[in-house]
Amino acid sequence: MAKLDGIKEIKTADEVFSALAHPMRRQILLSIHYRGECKAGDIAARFDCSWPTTSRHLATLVKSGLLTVDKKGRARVYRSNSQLLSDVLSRWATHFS
Amino acid sequence: MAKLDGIKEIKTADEVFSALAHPMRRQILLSIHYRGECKAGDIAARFDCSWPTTSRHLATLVKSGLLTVDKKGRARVYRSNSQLLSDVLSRWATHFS
DNA sequence: TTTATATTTAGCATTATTGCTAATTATTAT
DNA sequence: ATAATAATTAGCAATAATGCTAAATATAAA
Repeated sequence: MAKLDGIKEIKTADEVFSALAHPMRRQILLSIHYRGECKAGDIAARFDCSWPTTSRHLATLVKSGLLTVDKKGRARVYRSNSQLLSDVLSRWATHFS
Repeated sequence: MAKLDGIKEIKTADEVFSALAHPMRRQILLSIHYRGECKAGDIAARFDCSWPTTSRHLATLVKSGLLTVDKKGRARVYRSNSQLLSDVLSRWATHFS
């Protein structure tokens, strides 16, 4: 089981760090974290690019696990998964103690 | 001055997270950190891709600040800059406390 | 049921990243 | 000076990422 955990961990790190590699995604993540929860439109309105582009960044963040989504009526509500980010960052930080 | 620091910080975060986005670069970084210091050839020998490819990953890591290089004869010695990584990771971790 | 709203998906062009082999540079050894 | 070693740079093809507009989906309001 330890081995499978390791593989999963590597996959997670890969998606998390890849998600964090784009400046707009980092901003989106911070924005949602500080605002608590956000509808896609709130985010789209805050950024200087098309809504579909924002939408794809959101999807990337969800796939990485850094965001979660909930359908609420015709809106989609995004929340940040701070736990995952903390876990991944702290694991890497301790490697480099 | 605070504003310029902010811009520099954003640029740093961007290069650091981009550098961390590739699995081989993360492995290289860990490997160099644990081995203390490494010649390019040591790294190239440890990985399953061509030396030029490794060389470019090393250059990316150096550009991000996560590695430093020193010429020593015809070898180049790489060391990890753990401080920078810790700084960037902990700054992000605290945002998501 | 028609219309408006919120959001995503499709499809496409542009740019960036990756990885390779061949060529080049720099240094040491003969 | 020549040859060998360590490593990078150049150049190219393949893949992936980004951003756009137009089209589609799903829900809510009239």
